[in-house]
Amino acid sequence: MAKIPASRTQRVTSSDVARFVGVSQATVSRAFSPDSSMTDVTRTKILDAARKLNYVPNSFARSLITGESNIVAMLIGDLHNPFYTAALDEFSLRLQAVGKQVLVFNGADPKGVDEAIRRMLEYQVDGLIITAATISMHVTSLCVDREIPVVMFNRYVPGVFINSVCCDNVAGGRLAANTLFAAGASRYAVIFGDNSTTTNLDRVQGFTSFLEERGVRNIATGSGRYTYEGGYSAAKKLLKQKNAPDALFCVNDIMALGAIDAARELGRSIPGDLMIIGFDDIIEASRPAYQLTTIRQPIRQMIDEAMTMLTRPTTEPTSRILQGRLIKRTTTREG
Amino acid sequence: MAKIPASRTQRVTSSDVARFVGVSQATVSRAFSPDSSMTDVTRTKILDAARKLNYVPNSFARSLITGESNIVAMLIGDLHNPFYTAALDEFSLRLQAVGKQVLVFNGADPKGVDEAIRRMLEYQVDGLIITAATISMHVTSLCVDREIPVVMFNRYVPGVFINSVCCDNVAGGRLAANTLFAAGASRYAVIFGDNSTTTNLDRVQGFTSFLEERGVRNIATGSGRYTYEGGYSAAKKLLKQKNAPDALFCVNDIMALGAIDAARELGRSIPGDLMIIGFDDIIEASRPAYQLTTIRQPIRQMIDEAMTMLTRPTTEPTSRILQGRLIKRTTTREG
DNA sequence: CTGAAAGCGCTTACAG
DNA sequence: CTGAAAGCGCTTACAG
Repeated sequence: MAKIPASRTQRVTSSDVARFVGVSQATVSRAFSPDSSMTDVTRTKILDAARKLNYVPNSFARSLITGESNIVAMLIGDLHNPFYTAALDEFSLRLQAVGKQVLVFNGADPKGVDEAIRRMLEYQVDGLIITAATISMHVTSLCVDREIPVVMFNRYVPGVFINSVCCDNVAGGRLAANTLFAAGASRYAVIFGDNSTTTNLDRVQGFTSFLEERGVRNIATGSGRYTYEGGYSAAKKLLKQKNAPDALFCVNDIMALGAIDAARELGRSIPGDLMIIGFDDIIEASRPAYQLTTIRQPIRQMIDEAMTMLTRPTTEPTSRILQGRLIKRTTTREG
Repeated sequence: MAKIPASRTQRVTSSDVARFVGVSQATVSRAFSPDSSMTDVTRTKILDAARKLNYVPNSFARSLITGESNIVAMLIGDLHNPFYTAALDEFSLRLQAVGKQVLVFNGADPKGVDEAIRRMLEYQVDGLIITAATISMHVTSLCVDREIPVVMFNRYVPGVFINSVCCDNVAGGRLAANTLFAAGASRYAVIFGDNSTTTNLDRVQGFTSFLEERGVRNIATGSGRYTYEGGYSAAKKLLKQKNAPDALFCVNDIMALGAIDAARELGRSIPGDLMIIGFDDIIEASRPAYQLTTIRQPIRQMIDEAMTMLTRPTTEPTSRILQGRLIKRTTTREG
């Protein structure tokens, strides 16, 4: 027999309410389901009693039957990057509007992504948003078997058959290159994040291919690990070399902010001595302290797309690629 | 009879695994519980089969019996304030380390706090972290009845009998005032966040009482709504008046960053023309672009305290107040 | 409109 | 160590 745990002695159930009102447990259950028909009188009586007894339906018992948990998992790689916290803000608001909540999985956990996904599955999540790292074939099949919609947000994994919504990173990289090139830059550098993600690779590839097509060679690179601090120290290193770059592309904005601060500390004038361009258009990029020129990701639209992937009846996985656009501010010159 | 929803046709259960291996369903269940004793051979056979069949235990079914959901709810007021996203990062990491996940409730939801808490209760959360707004007596009693630990993080509600962990905001406000006073400021201003929270009120009260005790009158005030933009425009307004302040206390750092940018746009030199001091010590405050002098909240310790309140057996609600400390950077002068 | 009953997928005494 | 069985708190056909 199941032991009633000491810590839950006071749990009040639908049967308690039923007894109190003098109806069946099933009727109490119906009172909490807006579309089942019942006398207004009965419903009111039940709802009043529920309030009086502090009754709240147990959503897990419901999930067991309906198969819906109203929980969407979100695996977040870096909660210190405003791009992702902005996404979390927007996702949680929209999901709450339709009665769902987001369960956070912190990608910084050493136990890793696959373990996280296994845990998500235990929670019977209705959907899964992945903004971190990559995902293995095996784990994908776990989700597909259960027909749980998974969407990769701001990344995709080549060869893995799964929903994804991204900005056109190659085109964005080219746009960044074009902006710098048109302004007459001559010594280029790029600070990348993490060479294992397609997002990073595509942006860098777009950037360098545009320049190489125009005869530019020797593009310097530095690793910024997708963080402010990483961008800061990569920029310092790059700028202290002889023949320091006069044009710098940072694969995301948070690294670009670090690079700006590094350049200023070194006494470089921006955009005079050095132009800097980022990617994302996080809110901080637009603030007076930075005024960063950047490639804006259409985050609102990206989330729209992700939401429909999350909620539509299971169909073939699709991959949406949206166009970013150049936001000119003061860290680049005119062409 | 319960309908098996079309969207979950593939769900594999412990009975499926049991049939596959040739043991009882109970044995499969035990195989997933590390402390129940069983033959290594059997356990291995079951775990292998589970992997092969893509079986993952249903945590809701478990919760129904154990009364533990391994979910902790966190109500977050402002995901754009790095102080709270840093807290989320830290909480989620520590909770994951003990097998729990955080379920986010976005306080920006127009449906309000009480509705959010009702939803949390439906999810049978094991605990509840509140970093937003206030909480009503009624809702408190809902939690107390269920013996669910609630902790108010960085706030408290007077007269509500509930756990809370805060920085000593009055002392912090006094420390801020002292820093400015000792440096010889003469015209003071404070930008507050939201006058309905004790956190805000206490900081302002500490600040003004320190100064009033020293004969300072006419402290100017402006409302910054706890945001960068609010701090920015409040500072603009304050600084454009005749007899503009030469010392500004912002009740949190994010508003102070806005104030710094506003002052710079107006051509004020910091700390020469204007000293600025914040509260929190968010990571951005330490960056070269700002170098904000601030009162650091001992966030690590605060989270330690919150974690023990969340996990200990139900005891009397306690209230912990930790001391902040002054972090001198370049937005204030020496005394 | 409402009740009695089955069943969602587990855990856990109780026997053996 | 393992199985049979009860039961966690609900939802939902099925009758009436």
